[in-house]
Amino acid sequence: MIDEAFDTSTIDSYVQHCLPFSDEEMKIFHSLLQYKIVKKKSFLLQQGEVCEFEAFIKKGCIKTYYIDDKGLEVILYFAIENWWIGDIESFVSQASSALFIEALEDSEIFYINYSNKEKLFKEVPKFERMFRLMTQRALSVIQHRLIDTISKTTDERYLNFLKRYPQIPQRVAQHQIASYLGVTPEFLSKIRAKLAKHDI
Amino acid sequence: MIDEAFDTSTIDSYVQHCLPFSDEEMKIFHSLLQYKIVKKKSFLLQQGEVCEFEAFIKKGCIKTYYIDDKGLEVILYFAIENWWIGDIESFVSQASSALFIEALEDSEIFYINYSNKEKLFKEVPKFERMFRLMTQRALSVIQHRLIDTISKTTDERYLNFLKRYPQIPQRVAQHQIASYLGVTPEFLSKIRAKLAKHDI
DNA sequence: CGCGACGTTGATTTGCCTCAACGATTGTGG
DNA sequence: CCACAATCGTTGAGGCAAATCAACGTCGCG
Repeated sequence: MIDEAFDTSTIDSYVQHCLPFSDEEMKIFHSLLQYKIVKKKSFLLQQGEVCEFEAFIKKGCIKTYYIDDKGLEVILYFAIENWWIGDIESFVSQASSALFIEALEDSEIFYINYSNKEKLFKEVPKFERMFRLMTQRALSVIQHRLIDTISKTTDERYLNFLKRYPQIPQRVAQHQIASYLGVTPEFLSKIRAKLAKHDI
Repeated sequence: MIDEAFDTSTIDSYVQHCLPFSDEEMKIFHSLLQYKIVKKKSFLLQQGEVCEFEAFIKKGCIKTYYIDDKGLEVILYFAIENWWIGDIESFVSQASSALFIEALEDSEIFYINYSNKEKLFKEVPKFERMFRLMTQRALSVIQHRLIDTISKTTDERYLNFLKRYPQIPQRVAQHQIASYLGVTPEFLSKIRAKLAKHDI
């Protein structure tokens, strides 16, 4: 579905870095991919919808969040170039999602829908392996995150966040980072003031 | 590696429920599995070791935990019959683990090591799919857990835990559940007292 | 039997939230 | 392109959730 004109170099190098594929196999992959431009503040997914895609960010910045019992936005993930996004829970069960996925900048994505993903696995089984490896990596990352959330102080989590994702703070507002860390914007501000007093 | 004498019915029905396999395929699977009896309080994995297995619990109860900065045990998972355990992060990267995996009861497990898992994928690629599906499910579960940990009160998380895993509290000590919930044993005790006052 | 592990309860402290107010920055409609 | 509104980050006062520390009764086990 991808026109020859599209530049697939970012996703190609991502995929090839996971697992080597032949030109023929990549051609099949491309034929099952779709491309979309997503304007800032527009949604890839809204609560209640079924997540029909797994998307790779070619360009831009996108957040995944939910609305908690008090009506507050809680950010689960930021994603930028070369990250995959989607709600796997909704995607695999084809049930309605609890999440919102919204562009923070004008973005460009490649995405694959459920039936095309299955087609891909049927035609090139090696992709089953690639997605297994990707899912494993995602699981490792989120397990780490859970451990940090349970055991680390907010100070530590904030500093870890800065170290691990140095590009993000340059691109998203501070209160969004607070939301990601699970604290109020006021509290993050106070932490920053404290850290600044003691030299970053 | 599994002797004919071993009863593989539990793991067989787990696997078949994920994805249908032929007798021939199951035979290959069995040949790459190993079996072990794990005494209460003995370790399947200790911090600093490389996790060489993914294990299916045939019988028993096992906990996965880490030791936090203050030297306290924090339980990440309980696992009982028909659950898989291991430290994927360590397993896939073959790097040393931060986790302990320890039997809470005398247990019996089937396990597969790294090279046998690769052999399995090579001989029966369909297992690649099964493990992808398993990993996806694990990812969904832990994402849900992260959301709860961030957004729910301890009361709610405790009640959710009781509802979702009613067998666990009968088998593990209360302070271990407190550890799993990320609170002190004293605090969980106070929550229970409060809930009891207002009729469970 | 006696010791250690467990669960409970109370007093105090601390981390983080809530609410409120205030400049600074951003963005938008006229 | 300006003016005004909205959003954002900061700061302070007060409150609540959960940790810490300590003491005590109970139970299981060597």
